[in-house]
Order: sequence, then C-alpha cells, then structure tokens
Amino acid sequence: MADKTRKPRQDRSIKTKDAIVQAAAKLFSEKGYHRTNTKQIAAAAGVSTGSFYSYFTDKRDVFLDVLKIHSEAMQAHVDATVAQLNAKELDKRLIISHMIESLIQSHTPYISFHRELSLLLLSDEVVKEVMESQYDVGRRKTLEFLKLSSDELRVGNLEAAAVVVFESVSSVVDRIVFYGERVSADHLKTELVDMLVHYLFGE
Amino acid sequence: MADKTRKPRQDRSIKTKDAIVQAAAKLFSEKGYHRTNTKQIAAAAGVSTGSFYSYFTDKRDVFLDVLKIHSEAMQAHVDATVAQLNAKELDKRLIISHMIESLIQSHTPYISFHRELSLLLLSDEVVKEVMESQYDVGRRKTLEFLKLSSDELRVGNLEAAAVVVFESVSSVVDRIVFYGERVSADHLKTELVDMLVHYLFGE
Amino acid sequence: MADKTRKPRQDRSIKTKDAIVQAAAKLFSEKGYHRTNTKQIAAAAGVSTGSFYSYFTDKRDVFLDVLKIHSEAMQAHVDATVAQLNAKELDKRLIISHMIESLIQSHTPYISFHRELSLLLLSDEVVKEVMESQYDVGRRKTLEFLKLSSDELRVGNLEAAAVVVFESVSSVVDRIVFYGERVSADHLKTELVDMLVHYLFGE
Amino acid sequence: MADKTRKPRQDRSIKTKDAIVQAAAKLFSEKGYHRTNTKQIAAAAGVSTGSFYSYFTDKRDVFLDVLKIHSEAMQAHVDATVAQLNAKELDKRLIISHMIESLIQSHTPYISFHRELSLLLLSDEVVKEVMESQYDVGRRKTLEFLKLSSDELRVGNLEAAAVVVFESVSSVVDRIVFYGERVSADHLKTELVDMLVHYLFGE
DNA sequence: GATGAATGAGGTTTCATTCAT
DNA sequence: CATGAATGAAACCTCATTCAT
Repeated sequence: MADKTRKPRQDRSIKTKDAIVQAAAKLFSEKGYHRTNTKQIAAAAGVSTGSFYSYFTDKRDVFLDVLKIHSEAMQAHVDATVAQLNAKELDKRLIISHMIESLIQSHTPYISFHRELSLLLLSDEVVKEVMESQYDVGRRKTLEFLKLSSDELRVGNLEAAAVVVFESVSSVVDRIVFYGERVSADHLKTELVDMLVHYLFGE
Repeated sequence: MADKTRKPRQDRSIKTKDAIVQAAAKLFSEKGYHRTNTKQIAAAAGVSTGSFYSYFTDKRDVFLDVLKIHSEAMQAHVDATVAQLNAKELDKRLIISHMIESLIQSHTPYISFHRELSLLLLSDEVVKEVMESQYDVGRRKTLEFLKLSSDELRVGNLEAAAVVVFESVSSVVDRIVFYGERVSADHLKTELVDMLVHYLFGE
Repeated sequence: MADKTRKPRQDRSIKTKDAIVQAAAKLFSEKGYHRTNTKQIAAAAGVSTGSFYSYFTDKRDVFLDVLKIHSEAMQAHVDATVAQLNAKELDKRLIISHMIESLIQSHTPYISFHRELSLLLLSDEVVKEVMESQYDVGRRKTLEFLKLSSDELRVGNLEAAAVVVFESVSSVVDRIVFYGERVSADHLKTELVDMLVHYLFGE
Repeated sequence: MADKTRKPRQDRSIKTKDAIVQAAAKLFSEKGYHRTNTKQIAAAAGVSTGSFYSYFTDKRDVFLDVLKIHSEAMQAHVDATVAQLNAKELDKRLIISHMIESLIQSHTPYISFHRELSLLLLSDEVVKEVMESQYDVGRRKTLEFLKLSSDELRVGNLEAAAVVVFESVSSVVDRIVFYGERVSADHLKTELVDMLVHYLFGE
C-alpha cells in the first residue's frame, strides 16, 4: 500500500530508526507530545529532519511506535514475573505482593509517557485501540490469575472482580510511582495487598 | 503600567467572561486542549478574539479557570452527598454503595475534560497544584470518613488505607463512567463495594 | 469641516483635553510613540478611551498637539532669552555663552521627546512641516542674530554661516543634555563658544 | 535544547540570510522600522516568513544586523579616506575639506536608516550600545586626528574639542545629505571648513 | 458627555512537512 | 540516501477605533 516510509533492511537503517524512536520516547516523556517537535527529535537522534521523514510518515507515527514498544516492554516484564511466580509455590499474600512489586518496577520508566496517552486517546483511534488492547490484556491476565484459584475465591462475579482488582492495583501503583507519595510506599503496598487478600480469599 | 486583563466592572462584562469560560469548557471536553484554539473559543462564546484576550492572558489562562470551576463543582457535589449520608444511620455496605453511586453521578459531566489534565500536569506547575490539592481533598475526606468508624476497622495504617481506598474507588468509577465498560456497571459496583467492606470491616 | 472632535468650550473640557496632552507627552517621552497606546494615554489622563476619542480624532492627532506645544514652548524660551540678551550690551563671547546656556535649559525637558520625532518625520507630512518650520525659525533667528553684527563678521556666506552655527550649537547642546556626556559640559561649552567666536569674529 | 536561529552551513543559506538583511535595510530606509513588517521583509527577500524566522529571532534582530553592517560600512569608508589623506601631505584646509566630502559620500546611503535609530535608542539597550560605540569611534578618531597636529592647535581642551568638532561636522553633513538643504551644499561646506580651520589653527 | 466593552484587521511566530542539492 | 533550507498554513496576540449603555 504505502511506499513512502522505508522499511529498514540494512543494519544501519535499523539502528537509525531505533535511535529516532528512543529519542522521541525520551522527549515525549520529558516534555510531552505537543511540546516536542520533529526537529528536536531528529536532532536528539542525531539525524536530519529529512531522515526522520524517510523512517516515519509523520510525528504521530513515531508516537505510535513508542507506544507499542512501551506496551510490549511492560507486558513482557509482567509476563516474566508471572511465569516466575507461578513456578514457585508461594502463599497467596506473597504472590500478590511480588506481583505488585514487579508492576512498580516495570512502571517506573514509562509513567510520564503514559500520562501523555490519555490526551491523544480522546481522538486518535489507533492510540485508543492500543491503549484498550493493553488494558484488555491486563484485565484478561488478571482474570486468568484469579481463575487459577477460582475454587478458593469468595467473589461474586469473576469478570467484574478482575476489573476491580486490576484497576485498584494499577491506580495505587501509579500513585506510588508517579507521585512519590507522601504516605510511605511500603505502607501503601501492605494495605493494598491486605485489601486484595481479604477481598479475594476472605482472609 | 497595568494594562492587564480586564476586571469585569459592568454586568455585560461578567456575562462575557462567563460565556468564554463555558465555551472553552465545552470545546476542551469535546476536542481536547490542543485541538482547540482561541479563535474557536471566542467564536463559540459569540465574541471576538480581542475580547478573549481582554479577559484572559492566553489559552492556558482559561484552562485554569475551567479547571478550578470543575474542581469546585465536583467537590461541592461530593460534599453534599457526604453530608446527606452521615445524617442517616445506614449500614456500612449501603453507605459505601451510595457514595460510589454519587461519585459516578458527579464524575459524569467532567470526565473527558479531566482526561485532558494529565497532559498539562507534566509541565504546568499551576495545573499540578490544582490537581494535587483536589487529590488531597479527596484523600483527606476519605480519611475522615474512615475515622468515623475507626474502632470497627481492621486496617493497619489508616493513612495508607485512605489512599488505597480513594484510589481504588476513583479508578473503578473512572472506568465505569469513561469507558462505558463492557462488564456491567452494576457488577463492578457490587464487587467494588464488596472489596471495600471486606477490607475495612473484615466482612 | 470636521464635526467629529469636540472644540472645548467649557473649562472642564479644556482641562480634560490638556490632561490628555500632558499624559501623552509624558508617555511618548518615556516609551516612545509606538510603544504607547491610547488606552494607556487615557488611563494616565484619568479618562476613558471613549473620551480620548471625543477630544482627538486619533493617536497621531495628540502627537501633533504635543509636538506643537513643545515647539512653541521651546521657541518662546529662546525668544525670551534673545530679547534679554540684545537689551544688554555685552561682549560677543558672553552673548554666545549665555545663548548656549539658555538653549541647554530649554532643551532639557524636551529632549527625549524630540528623539521620537525623527522617526515619524520620515513619512508624516504634517510632522515634517512642523519640524522643518521649527528648524527654519532657528535658522532665521540665528541669521538675524548674525546680521546684528554683520559688519564685524568675517564669514563668507551669511546664510550658510547661519546654518553651520545653528547646527553646531544644536548638536553639541543635544549631546550635553541628552548624553550627560563624559567630557565635562563646561569644557564642551567653552570650546563651542571659542569655536564660534573665532569663526565669526576671527578671534 | 538549541533550536535557535539557524547558523548557515550551506551556501544557499548564507545567501538567504544576506538577502533578508538587504531587503530589511531597504524597507527600513524607505518606510521606517514600524511601518515595515516581517512578512514584507520576507517577501522582498523572496523567501517565506518561516525562513525569516529561522535566521532571525524577530524583527529587532534583523534591525540589529542591518545596524551593525551599516556601522561597519561607514567606519570602513571613513578609515579608508583617512588613510588616504594621511598619506598625502596636504594643507589643513584641504584635508578637512576632503574629510567632509568623504563623510557626505559615506553617509548618503544610510541616512534615512540612521533617522530610525534615535527611536529605538530610547529603550533598546543593544541599539544604544551600538550607537554609542559608533559615536565613540568617531570621537576617538577625531581626537587622534587632532593630536596629529597638536602642536599647531590653539584649542584649550583637546577632548572637548574633539567632541565639538565631531558633532559639528556630523550635524552639518547630516543636514546636507538628509535635507537636500536649500542653502547650497557647497557654501555650507566652505563655511564649515572655514569654521574648523579658524577654530583649530587660528586661521 | 462619559464610559469601558467589543471589534477585527493586521502583525508576529511556530512547526510539520517537502524538496533541491 | 542524507541533509538541512525552505515552505506556508495556522496559531497566537495587540491595539486603534467604534458604539451600546
């Protein structure tokens, strides 16, 4: 269909494209999408504005790439953690606690960038999709996790529970990571775990 | 020396300023901050660009006004609800349920606008302050609410609990209101209430 | 012809018009014509912008008034000085010295405003005329002065001499008044007088 | 971080910048600084407004460039003349006469532009500096010139004399060049030279 | 008459994108 | 291929002037 943007075939080409995405990610995080311009991205990546446009059709295009990469990185991180956790046989409280810790770790590099998203979200269909699919993955993963212990759970509606759990965890983690929170992170984590354990397993 | 923005002296003036704020609020909600320009705001308010600039120094300035007005409206709504609830002697579960319902109601008109905020949040100090103060009020109110029944609570750290509760409620309400959620709102509400009751009162 | 601007008939009216001219003169001197706006002038004069426009057709109109008033004031001052000088019978050197001193006095309040003029001079015909007529008066007065002692003068062309003398005096006085000159004003005056005396009277 | 005005790397770039300065100089001279806008400058230079702003931060910025170029050109011209004059051994009167003629020549292209300066002079610090440094150079050069024949001079204070001479010459030359003067330029020159010779050498 | 709110043309400035070299 | 100069639409903002109250 398109024949405009170059599909990197050579090594150098791949490196250049990557450099642009990295530079863009950094700038978007630091200053936000609208306060970052293509010239700055190109300069930060060490290429000319002209080059920028042979790798991406427009600014939104890099944004989408950055978004996808972040999305994948976060999910990979979570997957790895989950896999690791499932392997060991730990008690519920410990599993949840580890999970949350892992989320905090994986969130940290992306937070400010994620703040950006809700903006474009309003109007950009593709961004909306990426975001929703990411949310969906989170929700589904949570659901699967719940199903693993479904016979021990005391919740009414599993689907709704997954949403509630996922949202609660996400938002508290967000708060911890993004706002450095005055209330100590440790206390927040403890309470969060406590809440989930009581809710899910009735203690 | 002064020559700054006009301080309304005449009635007409007050109406104009208000019209501009209203128009801005509407447009920001519909299209987002960056996709709205001052000319459009002026036009939507039925005034000239010149008028816009005699009431506000720039676009950010109206944004701040809209933000404050929303903030106040939301808090007023919540206050009213809380006042009403404390009066009657209801059982815990019902109180929480009512509260959540009330939050859903008060959120609805402002959601898309609130989405906008996280954007400017990154860099604008004033926006940051307004948002944080709004969050602080929410957190403190939650804390007060918890303290009302502090002897019945089974939580470890009250301060942390307030944050966890406030965040969980906010995020789930957000999800319900903003995303029209595929999982039914009723189920979500039920689970959310259930989680809170179990966490706070141990059943 | 015009019926637009009000011709002050009442006392109050005259005072208002005067207040505006004064305010304008002050602001033009301080910030220059273009950096002064009508709102500021009106405010400084303690009247509304609307009133401003019932006394003057536009901004240029006040400027012209200010210009004329300055022009007249300066000429009056010089006239007075000259009249005074001619009366007494002083030696040449003293006369010239007094004259220069007097010019310094009369210049001082107007300098910064006069700087402004050269600007509009380029294009505004009326301003041009006022300025040229002012220059012409100076030149003619100098000529008359020279003619008083024409038999003692050693200059070739009287008309040209008048221009040379007038320009030299004006520019040095300007430098003294406007730049506060690092070289002492007294020395400058002494040399200037010396130059003129030698030129005109051959010692 | 940078993102400032473009520093010409390519030949084309240098030409463009130059074209803009030329166009600006022309327009400033013809219509004055305030009646010239950036769009006109860009158009006259045959470039887009965007280009204008990649070479200059704003209108004042080009003005400064034009100012510096003029300053240098005038000084170069004067230097050349002086060098030439010093070489030949001419009599005082002839030297002064040549000098004035040379000043008239060098002034001619810049006069109307120089009129503009007094305006900005009032408030713009950089313009003030350029102008004062230019004046200083003139004064110093005059002083050096006087010192060459210091033993033949009959003046009291050399420093003051330099100022008086420089101002007198500048202003009369200005008058000749700028106002096309009704009194013949030749007569003015003759009288000016005569005045200086008598003042400096006592005939 | 006086007031100051409203107007909008005109100027300034930015930046995503194209294209000659 | 890469470069960075050039483009110009679109945003921002100001202020002399008008006019309803």
